[in-house]
Amino acid sequence: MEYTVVVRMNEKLFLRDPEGSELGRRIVRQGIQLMAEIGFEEMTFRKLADRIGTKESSIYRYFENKHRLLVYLVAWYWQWLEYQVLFQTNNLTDSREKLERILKLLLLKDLSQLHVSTAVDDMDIPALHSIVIQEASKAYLTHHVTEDNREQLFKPYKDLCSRIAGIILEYRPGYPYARSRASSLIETAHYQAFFMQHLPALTDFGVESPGRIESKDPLLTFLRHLLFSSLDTARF
Amino acid sequence: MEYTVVVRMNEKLFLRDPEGSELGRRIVRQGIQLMAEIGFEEMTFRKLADRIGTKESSIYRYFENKHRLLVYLVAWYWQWLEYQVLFQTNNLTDSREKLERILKLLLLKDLSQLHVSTAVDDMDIPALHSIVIQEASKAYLTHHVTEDNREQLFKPYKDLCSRIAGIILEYRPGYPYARSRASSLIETAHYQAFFMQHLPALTDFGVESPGRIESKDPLLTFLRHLLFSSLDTARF
DNA sequence: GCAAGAATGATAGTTTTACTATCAGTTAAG
DNA sequence: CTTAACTGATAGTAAAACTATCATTCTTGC
Repeated sequence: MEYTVVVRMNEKLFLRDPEGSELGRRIVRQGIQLMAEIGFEEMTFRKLADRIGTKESSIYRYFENKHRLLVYLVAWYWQWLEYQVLFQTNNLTDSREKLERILKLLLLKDLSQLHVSTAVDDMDIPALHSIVIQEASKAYLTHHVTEDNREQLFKPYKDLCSRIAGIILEYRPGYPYARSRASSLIETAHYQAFFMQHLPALTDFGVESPGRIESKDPLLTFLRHLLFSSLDTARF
Repeated sequence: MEYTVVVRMNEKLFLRDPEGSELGRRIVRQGIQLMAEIGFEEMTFRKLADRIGTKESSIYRYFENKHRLLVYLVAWYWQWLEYQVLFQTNNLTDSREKLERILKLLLLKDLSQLHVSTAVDDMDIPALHSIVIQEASKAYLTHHVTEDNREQLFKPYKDLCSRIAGIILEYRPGYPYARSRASSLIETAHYQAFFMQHLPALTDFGVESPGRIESKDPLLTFLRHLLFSSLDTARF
């Protein structure tokens, strides 16, 4: 039985499929660790090679450059997330409940409930999530977005948005901003998480610490409020 | 009569005040043009120096590095924008109208109504705006946010958020997410503008072209909807 | 008007990144 | 067991990201 449906990646995302060899898998796995640790700009293929015990040139055989590795990692995450959304909402009839699940998934809550693919590919999902929060926008905020887009590099993100937009329309048929609502939901979830951690003055929530009693997960509450207030508002 | 109140910048943002010399001003003005043209990652101090007709080393006397120049430009923009918000909402009594003005300012609508500081400092505001859309998040999405934040580099952004949050609270006293609402409003305005231009599949609006009749400025309409639906929703 | 000090220009250098090329050795597949 | 694919090892280039030095020019205070 195969569970690797998730990881069928677009060929344009790499030079040689990293999932097709031991070295490739280590590049991806250790790449995630290293990028999560020191950040995108501080990371170099040399450092990654040293960490893995290989050479720069070997990494270049898999990925054209560091930016493409980033694009690959976030694309992987979006595909994984879309799969989780699909899996976790499939059995639900209530579309509000579906949206609730999506909110939790965006914040990576209830990891225990997640589908096996995490374990199967042994990708470090929480590390990937923190990369997505800190670095994902650098994947598209470039001068060459248009060409990258033409190569379908952002398809997984678009697919995820489409799926969420579909569920939004299920909840509120005729809502005229389903796609924008979906993309802004995703983005808001991520940079509010970033602000909460690093620039709390830009939010109304302190850093989450286990000891804090008050509202548990105020970010989730905020996102829920934002989403449903816009969807439950007067008809269009 | 001095109108330069806006441009009193934090000393930590530069090594030598660029507004204090002709060369400094050219570094900033031409820096804006170059960064808007080729993007942050493609820009180098060498290219900027060549364009200005000076030397790399001279630019380094003003800014520690390229990232600090970006932070400076973005900070300048936030300060300018906060001033515009202050100026344009000062005479208004209706707080809803204030928020409407803020929405337009975020999208740089009605440039004609803007206050003189634009002309006085002859900064290319539309170019700066496009830099803010494409590059601003790179100012804080780094591994050294915390140190940069400690040096108050993001104070202008925080101040702008605070001001908007204040107006939100004026409109809806007791709203518990004023700061997050303000920061997410700003961010949403910018990346939806980016998506609209470069990744339209992530939005519900096509690229704006003068010939298009339909809903004029759907992004403004969307932002207005998002903002007021959240503020006009049931009490907290 | 001139001397002291600040800013700039010109030149040159270092280290690191980003990438390419080559070839020998090792592994895997038919 | 042979051929093709992959990896390792070494080497190299071009450009980026700085730093240093010193002569020159430009101010500004006296």
